[in-house]
Parts: sequence; C-alpha cells; structure tokens
Amino acid sequence: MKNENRKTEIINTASKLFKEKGYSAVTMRDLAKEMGIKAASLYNHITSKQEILSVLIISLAEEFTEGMTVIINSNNNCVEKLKQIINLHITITSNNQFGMASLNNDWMHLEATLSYYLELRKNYEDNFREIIKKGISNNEIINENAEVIVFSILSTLRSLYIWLPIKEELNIFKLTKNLNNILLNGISK
Amino acid sequence: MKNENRKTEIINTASKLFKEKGYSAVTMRDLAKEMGIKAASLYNHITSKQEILSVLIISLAEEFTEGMTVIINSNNNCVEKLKQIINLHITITSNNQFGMASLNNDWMHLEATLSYYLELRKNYEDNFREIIKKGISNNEIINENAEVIVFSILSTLRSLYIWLPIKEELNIFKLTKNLNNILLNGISK
DNA sequence: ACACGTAACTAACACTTGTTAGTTAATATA
DNA sequence: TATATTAACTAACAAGTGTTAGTTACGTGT
Repeated sequence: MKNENRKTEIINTASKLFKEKGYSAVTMRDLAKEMGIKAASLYNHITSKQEILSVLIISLAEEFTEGMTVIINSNNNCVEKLKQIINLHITITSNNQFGMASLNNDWMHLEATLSYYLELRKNYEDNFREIIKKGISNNEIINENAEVIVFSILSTLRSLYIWLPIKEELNIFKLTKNLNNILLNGISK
Repeated sequence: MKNENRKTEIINTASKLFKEKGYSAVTMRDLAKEMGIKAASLYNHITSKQEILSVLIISLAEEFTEGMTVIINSNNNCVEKLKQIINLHITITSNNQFGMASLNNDWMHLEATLSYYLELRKNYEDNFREIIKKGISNNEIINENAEVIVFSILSTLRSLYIWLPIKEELNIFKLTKNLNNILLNGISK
C-alpha cells in the first residue's frame, strides 16, 4: 500500500464515474472494472469508498479556501476581488472537471469529514458575502440584497463544471473576460 | 391501487428524501418508513422506484416546456421574454422545492423516459438560446457569446431550489425584481 | 349479510453492496 | 541468492437492495 500514484489514479477514475452517476450509484465493482482490476484489489490502495469521496471533496474545498484567503488579504477593491473569485473558480474547475461534480452534489455523503466540509463552505460563503457588502457600502456595487447577489454569482460559478467541458472552443482567457463582463455589468443594453 | 392521493403523497415524500440524499441513496425502506408503512405496501400505489423518479422529473420538465411555449409565442421583446423566463423558474421552483433537486441531479437515473427528458431539455435550451441571439441582433442585449449568457443565467435559475427555501423573509415578488435587475443589469455601478 | 376493492401486513426471493481473508506472482532490496 | 514488499487475484461474508406472493383487516355499496 505504498504507490501513491496508483491511489491518485483510482481517485481520478472514481471522480469521473461520480460525475456521471453520483457517488451512491457507483459501486466498487464499477470502479474496479474501469481500472481494469478486481474490486478487492482496490483495497490495496485505499481504505474505503468513503475515503475516496473525502479526499476528493476536502482537497478541493481546501483549495477554494486557500484561494479565498489570498483574495481577502489583497489590497484590491471589491470589484477587483470579485474578478479574482471568478478567476479562482474557472481555474480550479478547469483543472478538476470531474471532482467539482462531487463537491457540488455528493458532499452530503461525507461522513467523518462532513462537518469540516460544512465549516469550510460556510467560511467561504461568509467571506464572499462580506466582499459584496463592502462593495455596496463603498458604492462600487449596486444596493441590492447582498444575499441574492452572492447566490446568483455563486450559482453560476458552481455550475461551471457542467458546462466548461462542452465549450472547448472558447479558451479560458476569453471565458474569464466574458464572465466578468456578464456577471458584473449584466447583459442588457 | 386506486387512490391517486396516496400515490401523490408517496411521490412528494420521495421528492423530499431525494433532495436530501439523491435518488440512488434513498431506499424503498427509507421511503416507507417516512410514510409510516412497510416497503412492500408502497407497491399498492406505485409500480416501481423508477416510476416515482420518472413522474417527478417528467412532469416538471413538461411544466417548463409549456411555460417556454407561451413565452416564445408572446409578442414581447427579448428582454421582456427573459423576465418571463426568470419568473417561470421562480414560480415552478417555489411550488416544487424538492422535485427541482431531482430534475437537476437525478435525471441521469431515468431509464425508459431518459431520452424524452433529454429532448425536452434540449428544446428548452435551444429556445432560450434563440431568444438571446435575437436580443443580440436586435441590439437589446450586449454582443457577448450567447452560449456564455445562456449558461450564466440558466445556472442561476437552476440553482434556485437550493437557495429559495432559505430566504423566506424575501418574498417572491421582491426576489423576482432583484433577480431581474441583477441578471439583466449586472451588479457593478 | 354479502361480496368487493383497498391498503396495509409478513415472509421471502434473487441479487448487489462494501469489505475482509488468504494466496500468489512479480519486483525491489539486502 | 534470499527476503520483503507490492499489487494483483479468488472466495466469501453479512447486510442491504428492489420487488413479488400471499394474507388480513376494514369500509362501501348491494
């Protein structure tokens, strides 16, 4: 049980299957088949199905947390911070197409690490909300309900994993520019 | 197997459980327990677990399709049509809090009705995209990539089910106004 | 009083689930 | 060359899965 490469391969393969069918619908035999081995052999590398989900989700959640920390500690104004957040989501999602599905849809099946995940998520949303509130009081952002703004932007960013793989003709740079414009300035003329 | 009320109760209870844990993770015994009966008794009212999911998702998808048909056949301009779409999502979601979770997350577990669902969804998205494209050529909407606009707005509207129950202090009327403003005009000053 | 339909029950089915135990062949280390 | 380690295997387990069969109690209309 030493080769961490193999463990990573298993987690990557699992994340692909989890995206297609969800954590609960993917069996260890499905996963093994996809890896070209038998289900029992998986246990030479991982300790449980749970562990796969937990590693997958928590590492992503921590990546978001770290990114947010950098952003809130920067000296940028609020609109600039929002652009950084948009960029953070695009970057992480484009590097973790499959894992993002579990982060969004399978977090409730976490067991030992569920409360830690919820804590990270709450902190992330709180930080996001504070940026918006600051922006409103700064007169950088329109004086709408902050909660609705947070929800609206975060929904779009959280859905990137569904949609990003489809639009490969649009490169990341252009997408970032487009999203910045749409989310910040709206679409109406 | 006559009382349709009881069947509806079962489907409603199931939709609540599906929202919490997803279709695959909810067992017929879970559902029965929630109903206060035994699992086998469910089969006096329904023919299979699949049927529950199918009824739940297809009826919602058809509701969206009907709403969209009314909108595209109206004489309104594109921005007005977009407001109608926003309103459609808010209305259906506030009336089907739980079912919307399955529509978003469990559609891939449909079997016999999967292709029909995919057809409805594709048509809906095509209609949405056409409205945006028309709006761009009309000079009503900014000339950004139409696909990114569709994705951005639809992501927000599709996530309403997660977020709408939390914000009960904000009534539907105010929420509609807020969302119209944010999605159409953006948040930046 | 009667039969009928409804909606619950118990018991059981065949199959699938995650996981463990024990084994084996190949590879790396001494 | 001898020894350990790695990563696969087969076989099996106990629990849980959706579903079916057969039964029972109850209320309604004849």
